[in-house]
Amino acid sequence: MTKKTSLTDVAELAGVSRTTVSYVLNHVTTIHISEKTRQRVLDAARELHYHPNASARSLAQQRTLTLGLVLCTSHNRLRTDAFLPAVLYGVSSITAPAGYRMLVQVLEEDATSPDTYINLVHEARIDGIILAGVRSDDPQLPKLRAENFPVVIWGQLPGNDFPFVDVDNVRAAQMAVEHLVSLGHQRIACITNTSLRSHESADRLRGYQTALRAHDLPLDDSLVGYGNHSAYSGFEAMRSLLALSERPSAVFAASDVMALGALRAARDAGLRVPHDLALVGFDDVQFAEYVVPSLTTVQVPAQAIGATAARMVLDIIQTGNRPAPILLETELVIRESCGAQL
Amino acid sequence: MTKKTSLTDVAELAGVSRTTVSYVLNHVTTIHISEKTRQRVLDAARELHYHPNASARSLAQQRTLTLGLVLCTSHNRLRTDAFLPAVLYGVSSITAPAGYRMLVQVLEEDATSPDTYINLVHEARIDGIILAGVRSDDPQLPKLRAENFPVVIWGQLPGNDFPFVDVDNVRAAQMAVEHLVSLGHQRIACITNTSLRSHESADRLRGYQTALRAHDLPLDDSLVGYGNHSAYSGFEAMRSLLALSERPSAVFAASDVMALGALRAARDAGLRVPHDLALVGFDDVQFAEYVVPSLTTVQVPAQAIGATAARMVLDIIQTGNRPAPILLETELVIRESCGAQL
DNA sequence: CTGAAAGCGCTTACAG
DNA sequence: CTGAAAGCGCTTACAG
Repeated sequence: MTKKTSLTDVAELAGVSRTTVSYVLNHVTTIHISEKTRQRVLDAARELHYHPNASARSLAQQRTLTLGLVLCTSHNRLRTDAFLPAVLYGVSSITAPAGYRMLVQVLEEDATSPDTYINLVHEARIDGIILAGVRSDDPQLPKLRAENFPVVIWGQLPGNDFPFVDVDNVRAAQMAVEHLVSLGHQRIACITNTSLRSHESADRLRGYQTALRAHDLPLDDSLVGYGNHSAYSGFEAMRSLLALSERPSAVFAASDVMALGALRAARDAGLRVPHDLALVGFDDVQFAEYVVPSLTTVQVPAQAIGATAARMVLDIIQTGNRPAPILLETELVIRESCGAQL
Repeated sequence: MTKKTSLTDVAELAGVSRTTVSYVLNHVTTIHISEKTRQRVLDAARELHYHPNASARSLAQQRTLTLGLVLCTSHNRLRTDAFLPAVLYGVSSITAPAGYRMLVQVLEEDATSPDTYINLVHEARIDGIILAGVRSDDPQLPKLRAENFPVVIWGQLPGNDFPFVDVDNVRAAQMAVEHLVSLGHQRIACITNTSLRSHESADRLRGYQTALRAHDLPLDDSLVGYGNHSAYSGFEAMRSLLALSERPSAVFAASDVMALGALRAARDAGLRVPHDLALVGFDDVQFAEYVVPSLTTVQVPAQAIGATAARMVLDIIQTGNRPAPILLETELVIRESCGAQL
């Protein structure tokens, strides 16, 4: 690799001091520089294809113009996470125009490695961080708080006061289940996750229970199946539910991916959805609209989650204020699998 | 934020010079340091929670321990890219243990912004780069080559000699189509992409044509539909194919996502897959196994693509040698949609 | 085996 | 309006 050109080279070519070059290239407005000098500097920089060294700049300015995006997840989940790309895009759509780079770190759920995200902070690699799927008992969290580092969490963490962005999982799940109730179902099952990941799964389960209670329907533990986010786990959970002596007439799955597996299981059991069994999912990932029958599901604004989280960290970085948490709206998308269109 | 502790603080507490601290913490082996001194330094570092500043280190060492992952894609495609998370995981699974960070940059296909990936290089933010989906006429490519910067491309780019990792799209598509031929189909359609993105789409189309030719089947332009990676485009393409006076008896879709849309269109037209129409996809994304009928498809090793690309760049960085291109194996996964199991 | 010193490439008060 | 100089926090020949 050829030697990079530096500020000094530009200064020499333009016949000015390095200070002046720095001022010109950084558009410093507190100081007036003659138009002629300015042009000389710009021309020299262009001629030499000058690009300031990011490390040197970060060191001097004490900021990196880089944001960390930390994904706490199991690799099995990550590999098939239909939700992630949209979130990634959302983050990127905000950071890029703002001049920030995005450092992505994958953190396996069971990782015991000491080299986790807190090092990004301690090594001053990033100016702010977005945490997805952290558990509330993560030992690094208190440190972040103690250092008053700009952080936004995707998901809700009871017991601490970090700014977060999320959807109201309880309420969304409740509405999905109430939709099934409104269609006349009395025996409604739920397939949710056992994941320790944030409180998403627990909240969706709670929403399900709240809906039943609100309509004086009995809560029956045997009607709750547990999965692990995979389609296969949805498949298995559905099989168990269908094996019950008194099987449910409707099922609320806490993710579309599990609903997909559940759909398969219903078909394999010879049941027609929605005629013999109603099904509602959660997330509204792409395939939900196209599978047969198309999935009635709760639409979660993935891109907006990413964009909002990014906006919030940038806000903290720039103003120093902690923004209020944001709950984004969800919407129940009625399609074929619930039977409302029959 | 409290002031970070620096090398100097550690040196003072341990009662040694900064040089010694640096040697100890970097495990420099060319120089022997007394065990006693070593311990004093390590203790001091631990006591002060010392973490070396990444920018300072990068500046001094002239390397960042960071890899760039550049995704050239349309945002519509990115948002629903079921393939990406596995690739991301693949990259991360190699870089993380090697001590490298991953900087992800999304590059919209139609972006005219000057601030594209070449700046990552010029600003010395990264030590190597993985490019996904670059077009061979990308104007930044020659610069990368001229600067002899470590780069690996995911996908093949005729007309330049960068190291790359890919699958043999022509061959894989050919085998998929030959499978349909072997089932007795004579009138086989193809749904592919118009994307300018690398040569993936063109290659899959070529594989389709090669298969037909190899079996003396006529090539019929009206049997080729073009999509844009979205499920909806697959849906539309299939509708057009079904509207032909002489409709195909089998369809090869160049991606599972488009196959999903195609499946829907077939159902809406009252056709049963595979009884009335055989269908084969490409990619083997998660839902392929669960939709009804499950998709016969070409399995592409997404995680291995990411991991291999990462290994290749690290190799270039560490040895300076340009590795040979790597073509990963694909496999035709026979499921229900092709009718082989009837 | 250890330390003083130069250097990495920038920014930014401060003096003029 | 411009420049000499200190500083950001490391690494690394070099001298002892």
